[in-house]
Amino acid sequence: MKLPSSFYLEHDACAAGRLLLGKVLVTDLDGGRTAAIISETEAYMGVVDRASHAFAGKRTARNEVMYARGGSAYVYLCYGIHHLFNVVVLDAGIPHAVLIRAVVATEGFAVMQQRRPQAGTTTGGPGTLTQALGIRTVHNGEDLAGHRIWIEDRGIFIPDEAIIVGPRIGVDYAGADAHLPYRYRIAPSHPIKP
DNA sequence: CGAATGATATACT
DNA sequence: GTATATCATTCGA
Repeated sequence: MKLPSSFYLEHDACAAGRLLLGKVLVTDLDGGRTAAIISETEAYMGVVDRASHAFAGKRTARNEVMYARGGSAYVYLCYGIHHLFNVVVLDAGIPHAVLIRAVVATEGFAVMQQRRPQAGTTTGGPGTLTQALGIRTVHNGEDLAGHRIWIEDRGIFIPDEAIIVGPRIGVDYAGADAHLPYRYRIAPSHPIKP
């Protein structure tokens, strides 16, 4: 069920971004257990990617986790308000990461409601899904092989034709790299079995 | 469309 | 050490 560490070591950010669609992100944090199907991801392809925090090998206290071994969680605060959750892939020293941009909640609705009382809609973006799942910057560097945050394969298969590929969102500062087809999402018409 | 909101990176003294 | 610009966004008008 739980993805093996080899999954994170053997795929680069693009491959992992594609393969993580349909997988289930589970958290067991304060307040209870929640789970959600990953429905949208973005790949950040390391030192050659202008949109990545690790472009040109840049290394700071914030992005240090990107250089950790695949299977680590990279969580950081964006716009002073939102916590964004990434999955680090490939070996230590190679800063590839996959941003989880949207999920479909499957378990722990009561807990999610409690965490986001004002939730008009469901988890529509990268900043709100972390709130629903209870992920905060405290969890930066968390090992996905542990028992607080992990990803499971529950046999949900997403065929290639159900995947919409497009440019990443909110990375205009990256120049030409902003147009790269590194965003993956499950077509809204594609059924997701519970 | 634009304010909110605060850590972080970067460029200074 | 201090100052300032910048965000991998969201929500409400």
